[in-house]
Amino acid sequence: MRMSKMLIPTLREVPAEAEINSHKLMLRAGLMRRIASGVYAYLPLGFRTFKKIEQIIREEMDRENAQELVMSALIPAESYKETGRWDIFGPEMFRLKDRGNRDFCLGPTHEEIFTQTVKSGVKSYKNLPMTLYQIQTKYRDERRPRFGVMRCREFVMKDAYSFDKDEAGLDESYQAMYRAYSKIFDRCKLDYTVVEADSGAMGGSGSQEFMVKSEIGEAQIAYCESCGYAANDEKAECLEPVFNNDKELLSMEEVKTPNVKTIEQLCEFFNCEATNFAKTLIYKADDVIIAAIVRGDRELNETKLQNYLGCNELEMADDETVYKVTNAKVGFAGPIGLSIKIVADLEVKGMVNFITGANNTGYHYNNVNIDRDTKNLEFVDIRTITLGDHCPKCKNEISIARGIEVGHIFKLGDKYTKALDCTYLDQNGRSQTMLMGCYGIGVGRTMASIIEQNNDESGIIWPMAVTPYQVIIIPINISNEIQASMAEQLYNSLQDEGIEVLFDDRKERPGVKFNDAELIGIPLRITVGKKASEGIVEYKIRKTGDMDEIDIKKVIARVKSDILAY
RNA sequence: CGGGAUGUAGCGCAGGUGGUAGCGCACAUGGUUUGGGACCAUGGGGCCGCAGGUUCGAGUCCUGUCAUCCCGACCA
Repeated sequence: MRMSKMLIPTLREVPAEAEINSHKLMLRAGLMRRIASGVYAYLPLGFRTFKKIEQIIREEMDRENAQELVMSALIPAESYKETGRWDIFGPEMFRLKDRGNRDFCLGPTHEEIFTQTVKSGVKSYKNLPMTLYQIQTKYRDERRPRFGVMRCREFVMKDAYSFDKDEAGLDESYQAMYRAYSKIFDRCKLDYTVVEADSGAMGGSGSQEFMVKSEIGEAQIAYCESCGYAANDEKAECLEPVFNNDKELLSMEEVKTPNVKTIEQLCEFFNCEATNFAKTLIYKADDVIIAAIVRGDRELNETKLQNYLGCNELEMADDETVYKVTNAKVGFAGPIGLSIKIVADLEVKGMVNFITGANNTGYHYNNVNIDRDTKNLEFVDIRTITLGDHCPKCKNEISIARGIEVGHIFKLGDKYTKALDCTYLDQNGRSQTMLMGCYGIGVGRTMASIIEQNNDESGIIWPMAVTPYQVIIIPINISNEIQASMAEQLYNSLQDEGIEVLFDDRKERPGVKFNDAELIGIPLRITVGKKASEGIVEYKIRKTGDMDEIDIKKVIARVKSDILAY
């Protein structure tokens, strides 16, 4: 393609809207533009890469015998009402009405639609297993769209759904998707980790996330260098510590602590560390009020707590409720004398002579000891893993990193098939509920992640597999006839070989062309300059910066071998 | 949804105390240049986010509103 004819609006300066590298580069390299918050258009260069990623996904999905189709994005409410998700999605779902005042939404995810489709099309065990997928636009009215295309409100997702006769079949379908995903992200040259993820209170026997390690990732993951264990922080298990309590138990006392509520204030007041406190949080779990206790410096993990309680909804109780159950204002809750269910973190079991709220506004208890002073505590792992914790598998020190979730595979079990009565007839003619899995990849997010991991001060460094063009030809001086005609010829013959080539035939100075070529990240660059008259061109590799001069006759062979070897 | 910030040319920005809206880049034309974001000359481009208000007069002050970004909360 001739650059003089293309829409590649590169920017010299970084638009104020971007904060992270990939977002800045996508804007600067002219790959995309914002239409609204969390809504983006892909420009020609960006769209080429986008399509290449889609194609990689397609090939690997097809290889595992998944079938591509496309559902509508516009979906009638009934589909979601049957599973209850019309209400569960809440304001995150884009809703609209047709002229007859019927409810519709723009699909945020398609479990219902796929299930209905399979329900009406598949009746016999002979047709199972079956995996269907689509690459399609999704709509979610996120509270906070972020980082450009990383978290947005309109985004393209490859979503796949598997349908199986039984658990063993589901396992196989799930493993097939695991293989496909690994190949997809390998081919995209992403450095990723597969982590165990929480599969929620709603059942489902397994879930893993494909995480691209990055400081800008929104998810926190815990991993073990020695045994390879990796899980996201909602899931990562905290081991029960080994307690060695040889301290003398002091007698409990009530201390007047007016206006001392937060852990920080308490540390100052008592002149001690946050580890000396047990923090008591009051939660509302499906209308039941419960208390949860973690050490003062720890973070409660709501997912773990929710899973333990088996509730559908979990939220912090409001001030009024706290007052009602603890008989004190917020900030003075504690386990002693509470008559509600109390769930304490495993670690709390070993605390001695600690400080906690007295369930009395303005008072705390000091020197509290679990066995002596409290009763009916349930000890469960409910805190979030952190540095200093140990690997639940091999007990070595755990490491913490941030990650971008680019893919998620999930065993749903019968959650949707049961609700929508999606059944098949088995060998004996008996009706059975199908088991389902769902599998997603964010295409735009994958693209941004590739850029996040492959760039330098000059711009993007595309992996060969997803680059918008493989080669760029830069004639130094387009008005020099020798250079112009050599570049033109080279352009034609590379194209004849089926190579994707950009021809910078713009009347720009060399510096501008070089900078643009590096910014947009084309892997191979051929410069036709002074030595054109001797039949020599300059050849540069973006990734390594390696540069040499080669004979024009050898260029095509060199390009071909570099494309393969890149 | 809570906190913070910002809206002035395509992009980046400047415009004390109210008085005819500016700079750099980009763009157009002509010329000189041509191996790392050239130079000279000329030129086009603005509902100063929007709506009210105060004032003889508002980019500037007041009120409201919308949009965008960041932090947090939340999140199949």
